[in-house]
Amino acid sequence: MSEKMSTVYEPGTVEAKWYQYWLDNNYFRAEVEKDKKPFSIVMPPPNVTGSLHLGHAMDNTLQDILTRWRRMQGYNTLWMPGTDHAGIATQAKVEEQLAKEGTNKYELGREKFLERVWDWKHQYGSRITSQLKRLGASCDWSRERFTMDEGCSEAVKEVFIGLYNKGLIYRGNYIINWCPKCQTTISDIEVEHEEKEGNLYHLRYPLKDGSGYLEVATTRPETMLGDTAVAVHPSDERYKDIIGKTLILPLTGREIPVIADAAVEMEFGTGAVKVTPSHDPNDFEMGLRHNLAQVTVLTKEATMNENAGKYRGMDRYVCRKQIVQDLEEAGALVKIVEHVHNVGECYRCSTVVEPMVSKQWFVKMKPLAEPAIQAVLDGRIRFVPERFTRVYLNWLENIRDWCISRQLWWGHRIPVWYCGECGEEICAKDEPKACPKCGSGKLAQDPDVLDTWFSSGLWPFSTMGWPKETPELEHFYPTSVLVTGRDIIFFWVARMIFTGLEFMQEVPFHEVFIHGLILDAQGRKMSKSLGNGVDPIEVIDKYGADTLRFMLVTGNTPGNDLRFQFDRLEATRNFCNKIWNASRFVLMNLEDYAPTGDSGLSEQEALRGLLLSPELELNPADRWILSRYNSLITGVTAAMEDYDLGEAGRLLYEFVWSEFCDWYIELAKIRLYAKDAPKARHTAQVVLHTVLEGTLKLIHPFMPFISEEIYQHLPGAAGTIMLSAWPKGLEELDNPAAEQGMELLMEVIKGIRNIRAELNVPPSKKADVILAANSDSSLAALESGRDFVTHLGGVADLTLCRNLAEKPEQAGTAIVSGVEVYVPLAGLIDLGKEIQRLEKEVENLRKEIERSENKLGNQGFVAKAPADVIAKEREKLAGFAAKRQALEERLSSLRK
RNA sequence: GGGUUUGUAGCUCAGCUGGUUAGAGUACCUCGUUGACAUCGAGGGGGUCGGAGGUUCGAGUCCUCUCAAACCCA
Repeated sequence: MSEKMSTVYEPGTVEAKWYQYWLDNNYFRAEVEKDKKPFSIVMPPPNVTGSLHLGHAMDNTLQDILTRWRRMQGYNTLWMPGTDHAGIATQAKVEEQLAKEGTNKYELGREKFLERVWDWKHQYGSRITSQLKRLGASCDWSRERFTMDEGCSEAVKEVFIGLYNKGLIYRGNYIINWCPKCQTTISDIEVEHEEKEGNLYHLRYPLKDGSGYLEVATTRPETMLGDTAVAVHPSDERYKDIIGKTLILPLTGREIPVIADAAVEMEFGTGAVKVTPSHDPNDFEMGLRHNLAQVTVLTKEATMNENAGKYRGMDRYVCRKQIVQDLEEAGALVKIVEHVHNVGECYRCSTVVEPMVSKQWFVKMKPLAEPAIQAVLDGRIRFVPERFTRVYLNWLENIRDWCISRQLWWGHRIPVWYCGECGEEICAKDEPKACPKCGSGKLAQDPDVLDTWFSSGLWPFSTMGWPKETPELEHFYPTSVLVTGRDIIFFWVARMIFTGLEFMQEVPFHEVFIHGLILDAQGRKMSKSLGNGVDPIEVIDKYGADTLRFMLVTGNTPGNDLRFQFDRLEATRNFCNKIWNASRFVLMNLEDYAPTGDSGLSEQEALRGLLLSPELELNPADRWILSRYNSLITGVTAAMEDYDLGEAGRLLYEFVWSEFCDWYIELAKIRLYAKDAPKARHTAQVVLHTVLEGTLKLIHPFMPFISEEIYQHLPGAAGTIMLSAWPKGLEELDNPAAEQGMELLMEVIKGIRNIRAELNVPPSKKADVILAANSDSSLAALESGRDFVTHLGGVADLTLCRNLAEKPEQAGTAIVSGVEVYVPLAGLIDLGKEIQRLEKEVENLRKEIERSENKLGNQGFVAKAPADVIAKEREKLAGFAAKRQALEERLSSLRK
């Protein structure tokens, strides 16, 4: 099999195959198994309209890693997938389509329009889920949900009615955010604030009694037509005497009062502000406090309405210009000052949002926020990283009521009917036959639909069958962890928490794992308008899903943003290739090998057998790699438990490349290629096989495809790697002595290589080497690794000794960990160069010794530092000093 | 205005509870096609950790101030 493996890993040929294999075998399916510990995640539902972007790719990779890992650990694992109906976005897509056909939704009518949207959903709605499959997502597709499917819709109605009956949903005239382009309200958090250069217009409003003027400052002069007061701060000395007087509103002649309100910022502008309760949230509040009239001057298209007099029909910005001009002519314009201010824009279309008074549905937030705050404060829900707790709490502590009605057609229709006769408001699941109050049959349902987030807020339980009491709810709720981007804490996380607490009486998840955003190579957000987005599917086509996955979860720390760089992608691709080739090497050398022991052995028994079996003879390299492997298992598992997946990935990378490939495989070759030592060869095979197989399992959650592909080639492999048991390791494998011994050998080999390279000994030319150890234990270690040094150092004849009486004259020298390394190079060596090389090293040592001596000479250090730190420092110094002395002796003999 | 994050080799990032001769990848220089891999191997140069002050025997790692950038909230 292994010769058939290409020398380069080709993800394209294996990914589809294994994904289909997993699906065909139902490996992602999560049956409720009551006796097993559950692990569950609900996927943040992507928009049906959308296509996969890198943010999704990262988010879902993280979830998949956790899911695959826990599944391997034996948990009853559910990863619940689904999509979101995305009210505005989806409706906009279909409207676009209609526009192309030369028609629009009004011509079509509500019912026909909705049919079109469903058609659209059925046709294109599976794009994003099929893209997730390319990524390797191991969610239970048989349970896939949609926020508008029957069950979820049922849940939405249930929740609406529940909150309504508790008085937590109400309808009222309040200031809301209106998007003139989307033609709907949006909630406060759907407004994005953008700093823009604008003007501050200073206007002069005359006092009715003719005693003078009051100067007000505004950034939006056109709204003056809707002014119903001017406000000053009650303790503002400047305006003390004017409070209560009447002003004449320029251009209209309307009379408005001067009021005092503590919300006015005295330092801003002139300290006097015009109050437009219908078109500004703060003014609205102020209006309520002072019983001011509300004069709406804008239409839903953001043009001026009938209250704007002669400006009626003008666009808001055209009107602004005109008003300024008219005010100037009327002598009411004092000055225009350049001014940077925040402008609210619609998060969907970036149109400047218009605050307006409108009759809408709201969720009363205070009573719901309270338990949601409590759940986090008392630790029932934990944010990872912890700092996001404050973001969450801050928002909920200052929460305002949530406007949930949207003037759209696509979405969950508000389950409220109004009686055409008596005006009664009826909240019910299904259309009532008659008005319960007057008996009239003239009932009309509220035309609006609910905010999309209203339904996604129920996701953790609506997807599991709520309001029915299902085994899934019983077993998998609360879910284990929620994985999502930090940009969505308010929109989604907070809302799931309060609905979960309200309707399930329990938190929806125990942990919230927040990750950062993906930025482009220059550190900018990826956006359509910048055109700097990267399509994950193209990346997968080119580099493979495993590469993309691994790249997305390594190279940064939890919660921080990640710059997407093609350099890193290539580096990761090379890592895949490294895994591939290392495995290819192992497999090529395993062809005459059958795994020993019976397959019924537990991992621990097998590992113990490896240490004790009389058929094997472990050498220092084996003991070393097994010890390293064991700490790899511990390290990776611990990092995963901390959600530090980047660290886990880093450990794997390091181990595979720098330990297994760079050293162990090279060392194993000696025995594999030896003709006459079958036992040694077999031992190397067993260790290679054991370590490779275990490492592949550890890699699998990160790189599911390549690990499965290789696993299937392993001798004795049964079933799928994704259902194999997560390695636990064995304490007895830990072997500090072996690690120390190998470290010395590696140092020595590096020393030899260094001498050879610096003195230009070609790699093809073998050189003699003399090693002089300064201790018996070092000598023993060298002795046991004689072959290693010979093979990896390119050594012809190796001499080992305890103390070298006669130092070779013409030789390159190194001192590593007390071992003197000589590479005699009679005639070949450039003495001047060697002297230079050694002098440089002596100079380095001089600095180190100076530093160390200063430290140890410091009274405070010796008196206060812990004993082991001092001992370590002394040891270090002794090592440096010995090394320097040896090098200096060497130098003086060379200089002779 | 409040808050969070970031500032470590040319570039992208690690560096946990303070004690490492400050690490990795990438880029760069030198050498190399020995039977896993040139998407490779060996060797090398390169930073004093944004700035200032402080705590401490000892700070990249803690504190204060400061500069710069990004983001969130108001």
